[in-house]
Amino acid sequence: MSSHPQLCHSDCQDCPIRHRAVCAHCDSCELEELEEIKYYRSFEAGQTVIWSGDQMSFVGSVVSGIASLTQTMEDGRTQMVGLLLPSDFVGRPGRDGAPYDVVATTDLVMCCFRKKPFEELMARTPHIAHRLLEMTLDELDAAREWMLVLGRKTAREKIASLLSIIARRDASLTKRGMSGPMVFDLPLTREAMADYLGLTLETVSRQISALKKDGVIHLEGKRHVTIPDMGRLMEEAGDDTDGGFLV
Amino acid sequence: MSSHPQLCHSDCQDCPIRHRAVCAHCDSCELEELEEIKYYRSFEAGQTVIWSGDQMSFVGSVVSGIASLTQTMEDGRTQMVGLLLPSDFVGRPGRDGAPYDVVATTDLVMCCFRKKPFEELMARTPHIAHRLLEMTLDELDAAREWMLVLGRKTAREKIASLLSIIARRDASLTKRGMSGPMVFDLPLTREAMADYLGLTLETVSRQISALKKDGVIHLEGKRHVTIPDMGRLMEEAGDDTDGGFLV
DNA sequence: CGACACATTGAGGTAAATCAAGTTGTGTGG
DNA sequence: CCACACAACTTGATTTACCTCAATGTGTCG
Repeated sequence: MSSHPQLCHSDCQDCPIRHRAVCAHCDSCELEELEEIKYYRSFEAGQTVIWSGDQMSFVGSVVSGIASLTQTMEDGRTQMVGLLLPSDFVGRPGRDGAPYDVVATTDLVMCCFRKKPFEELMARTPHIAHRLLEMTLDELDAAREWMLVLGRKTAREKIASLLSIIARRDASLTKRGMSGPMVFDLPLTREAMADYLGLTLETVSRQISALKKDGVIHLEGKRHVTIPDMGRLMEEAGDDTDGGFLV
Repeated sequence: MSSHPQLCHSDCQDCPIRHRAVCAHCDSCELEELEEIKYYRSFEAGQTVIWSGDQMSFVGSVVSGIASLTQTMEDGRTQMVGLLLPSDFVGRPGRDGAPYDVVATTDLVMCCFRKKPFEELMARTPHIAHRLLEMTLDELDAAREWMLVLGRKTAREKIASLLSIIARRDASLTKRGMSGPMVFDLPLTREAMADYLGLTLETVSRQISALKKDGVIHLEGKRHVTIPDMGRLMEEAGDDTDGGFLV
């Protein structure tokens, strides 16, 4: 609280998301061009980064922290439609309005580019355009996988699916493998999980308690999760235990 | 049934999806290159175009008819994750395996390209790559809008949402406007609608009957729909009646 | 005509929502 | 240091929207 996260990743070469973000395929020359137009922004947990319907003046990558994309109906029902983790891209080159709210779920640092210069750079830098297409296709896959979760899975399966996704993304970020027990902190409140899963927060709470009682997960406090057996969790999620890929 | 749909749209210039498909931004020179590697394929209603997990040897555009993307769990629960209408693109340049089944929902004609040559052409034709990114972003928006439908809407709202989407896409294809009553044929069985909406077919049937009883829609036979008041339908869908854009 | 795929309608059961207390934990101010 | 407020969470009782199971209806095609 005392000080903002430091805004001093001045050098792209050392950037923690260098090899996964939109700049992944850039050579050092292209990186220099990006370096010139980039700037960092921090957001505190709970802050709205972009309002649905607003003009988007910038695009950028999540460097650290988590952001969520949410849609809200007039009567207040809300659905989270995306979870943005470090290296994920925010914004839509070529589009003006933002189609959903972007909210900082935890404290957040983003590497931003003003939209116009970025679009121009993209137009003459196939490496960037290509990487962006790749990332967009990945997001589309993730969204469609989520449609199966929302449309057809039970509450228990939904929770197990969410835990397994978070566990896997966490493992791939921290580079601990997927063998042995997995340990991580839930970055979401029960309510945020409910918004992601199309449930109520009470149902989320009940199902987490049930998974805990059945030994599928362990909890210390409300957020610290241990998964003794990842295969078991994936069974609970209704996913193919076999063709399990590690992202 | 007697004869397959004709496979003779030999000239891209006259193609009905020329201005909306992946080739939309191409100049006549680029079009000629595409023309050389393209070929048409027809599928009968019910046929599977691509099996989930299979190698994809081609990509292509829907020329006429409707295809659907579906995901299936081991126990048979299925969720439709995309509805492909004329001009929509099938396939993922740069990826090998297909992530979901592609099924011809009606008789279907596709304009195909072998994957390799298309990828090579794309690499040196920014117009194509750019258009594909545009289209992928649109699909991502559609998928996310659908997540709200699946996660938070009631059965009645889901049906209304589906009808309103089909009505709008139909209007934009046939170029009839959105003023006055809208008339179209449902291209989906009750079961397919259920798979799209995360419902059972019985619930779909009941809600359609209810919307009919309440005068929101008219039905002739089981498939021919008239929507006397589009605004009313969109209210039923829980959508903003105001900021209504016409696709 | 009968067979078949598609659709409707009804009766009853159930998973999850809703409504309603509590509990836990953390930071604030007296 | 304790009392208090507050947000996050848990747990219980009740309701309800949707599912499941089952019977019946409608249209098309050989």
